[in-house]
Amino acid sequence: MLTELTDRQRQTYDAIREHLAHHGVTPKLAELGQALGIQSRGVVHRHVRALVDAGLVEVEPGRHRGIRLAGVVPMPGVMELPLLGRIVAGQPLEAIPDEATIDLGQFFMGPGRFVLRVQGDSMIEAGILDGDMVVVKQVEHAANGEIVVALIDGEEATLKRLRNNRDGSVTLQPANRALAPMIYPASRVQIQGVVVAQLRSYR
Amino acid sequence: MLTELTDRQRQTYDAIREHLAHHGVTPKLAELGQALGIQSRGVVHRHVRALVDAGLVEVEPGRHRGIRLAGVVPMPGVMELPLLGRIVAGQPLEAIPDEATIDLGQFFMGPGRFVLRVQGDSMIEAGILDGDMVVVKQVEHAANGEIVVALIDGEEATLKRLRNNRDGSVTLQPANRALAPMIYPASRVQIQGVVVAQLRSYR
DNA sequence: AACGATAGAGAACATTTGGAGAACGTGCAA
DNA sequence: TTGCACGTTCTCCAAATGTTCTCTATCGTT
Repeated sequence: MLTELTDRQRQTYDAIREHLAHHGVTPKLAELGQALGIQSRGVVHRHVRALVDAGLVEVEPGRHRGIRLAGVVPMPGVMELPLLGRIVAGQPLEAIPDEATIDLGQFFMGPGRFVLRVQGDSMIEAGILDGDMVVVKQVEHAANGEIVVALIDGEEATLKRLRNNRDGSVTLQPANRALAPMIYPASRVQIQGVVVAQLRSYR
Repeated sequence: MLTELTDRQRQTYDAIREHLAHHGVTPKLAELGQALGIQSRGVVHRHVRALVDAGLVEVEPGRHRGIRLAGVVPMPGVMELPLLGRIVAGQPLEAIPDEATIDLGQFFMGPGRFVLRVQGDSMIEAGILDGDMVVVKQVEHAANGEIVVALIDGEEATLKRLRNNRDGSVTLQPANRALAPMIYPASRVQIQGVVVAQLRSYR
């Protein structure tokens, strides 16, 4: 899939992801052009269109900043592991007959998702440790209690639990008793995405 | 097959594969020439054509970077998600340029592995919560400090951190201050596997 | 010495790829 | 609401690239 892209199209794809990593939002065409050294928005648009055709990116037509990362659609059946059962403290393994395998593809993959490596202990009581990966789905609004990636003042990105207060302010609450919740006016907080999954590898 | 090639053709074939391994894409003729010490694109093209006749390589005519390795099915990252960066509390997102995607396959898949759904809070301080999945690799012996699935008296299966004591006994230590460690003679404890990964789905 | 096989340089050409910029309509913020 | 910014489409152009040629050189064999 990546192999049928031209050099410039591949660079465009990388630049979109890099911009998303740095600024928290996908770039506009002029910004993409600046990153790539291209003056013409038309040229950038042609490259983005090629990425859409390749299925790597989605675009909301006409919208400003309308580029979205597309998830690679997994082939069903390829990423399955046997699901043996439920382990209970003090109980033998319990077989689960109806749910014989778990499809990791359905577990994690989807459009507009990306992975972040977590650094720090601010969510440790929610079971998200230093070094864990979180799968984030790009959304602009999240519900109370969801764990979100939030951009504060367009600069600082944090991973916190979200609470929308009645007075219009927003509380970003760490899952760590040593850290205090942060309260901001809604205008200063921009939701970048919600955590849909978490994964950890033991070496 | 390879025996019918001349020295230079064999070197060309190796250079193509090396470029693919190193850069992720097949080389253009000029790049191939540089790797081989050849000035003329025409000469490189002749060598590539010989590889096509030998069935080792395929070419999309006219396309830039049109060389494809024959027999290599381009199944690029069926299970890959973009790995955007590292998120730090209070810091902007930090890009990870060299590690652009995470392959969930390599993360989880492997021989002798299966998945268990965890019930209970006995490992909560190790970031393994009630309802999480753990990927377990079947082994019979584990090292100190590893999280293992252990069978006690052939009946009760538990998920605990392992410690082999000097007197031959085995300590199964929960990651939960409310629960006490359990000490058994080694004869009563059978290791079924070690936890190699953990994953959790929100919603 | 003659010959064929292998290999390289470079010219010439067609096509692909990439870019600039104008023009237009619309989303979006002041 | 209005003005601007932005996405979109278009034409024209230049450079890069693949492709095909011819000419030359080296080496081993007959």
